[in-house]
Amino acid sequence: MSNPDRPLIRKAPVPLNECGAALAINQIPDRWTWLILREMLYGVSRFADFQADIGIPKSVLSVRLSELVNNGLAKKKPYRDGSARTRHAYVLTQKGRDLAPVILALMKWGDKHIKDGASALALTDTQSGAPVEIGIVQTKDALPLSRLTYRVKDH
Amino acid sequence: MSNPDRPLIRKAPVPLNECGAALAINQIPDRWTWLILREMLYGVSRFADFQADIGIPKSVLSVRLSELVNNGLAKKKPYRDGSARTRHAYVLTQKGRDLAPVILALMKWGDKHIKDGASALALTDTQSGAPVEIGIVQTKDALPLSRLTYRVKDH
DNA sequence: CTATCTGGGTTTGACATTCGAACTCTGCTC
DNA sequence: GAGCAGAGTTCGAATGTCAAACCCAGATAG
Repeated sequence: MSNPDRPLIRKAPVPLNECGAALAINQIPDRWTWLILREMLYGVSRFADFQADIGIPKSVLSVRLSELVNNGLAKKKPYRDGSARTRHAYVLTQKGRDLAPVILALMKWGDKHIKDGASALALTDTQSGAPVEIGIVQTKDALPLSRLTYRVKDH
Repeated sequence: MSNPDRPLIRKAPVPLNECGAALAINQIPDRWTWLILREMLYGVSRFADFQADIGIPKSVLSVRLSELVNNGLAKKKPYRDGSARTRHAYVLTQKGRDLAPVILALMKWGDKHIKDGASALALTDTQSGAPVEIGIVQTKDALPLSRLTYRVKDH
């Protein structure tokens, strides 16, 4: 898959409806959905906060959030802020949280190819403090997601 | 990032224009672009083959391929098939090939959450033959992309 | 009890994009 | 030089996106 001198292939070896990647792509079809997931992984959860951070039109945000809930990536969770009335936050389900490696892989790629190597986050092993990254790994060496800690590098 | 009991956050700690993930998302803005990249990672490279595999309208495919070339993810490569006239294949650049981990992470997610654990590909270490996966890994344990081999599981 | 405010949407209508079908262009073969 | 095939381009209809205007419910002020 990473060989530059690939043989000529005329047809993907796995059709769309049997490919986990293609099926995944159907649940995150557009840019806004990706950006909302990025926000949610950081812990942002409120309608107005999504709007402020990513500049999405309200009408589109409303639809995208419903899709995320319908697809089981996020769920609505009531909250009340001080004495205000009850409102709803949108938080990731386990299914949604499991997308973290995808976002991390995107981040690694963007840091390398668009930001010229300047990463905005430092990732470490929660247990040992050792630096970690997303990558190809022998199955025996893989760490669970819960071992991941991130810290924002100060500018 | 994977902690379910996240504190309330009102604003992402990294703004869009400094976030590798957000910048990456801008270069792969829609579903078709993702599906084309999946094809290319498998080694599919011709206009008509993309069309046949993913069902994209020609007009959209034409634009998407130009975008991929403009963004440096793919390049046009002349070829001739038998005695036919010279045509162009679209093959990934190194920048494009480096998206393999993202697609693999999506595939892993889709296999787990949509296909109930049934993966269509077996991934192994090219050198040792040991099973590999995409995942969180201590930096010292990460394998280069070139160590990845995949085999399609027969149905 | 009425008026107002505010977060979280829904509606609206102009504008942009996507779709699929039809068309074009180019270089080969017959 | 007529026909053909792959790789696009062009065209209107359908769909989606945008920003602004509007709505709604419940808390609080008067």
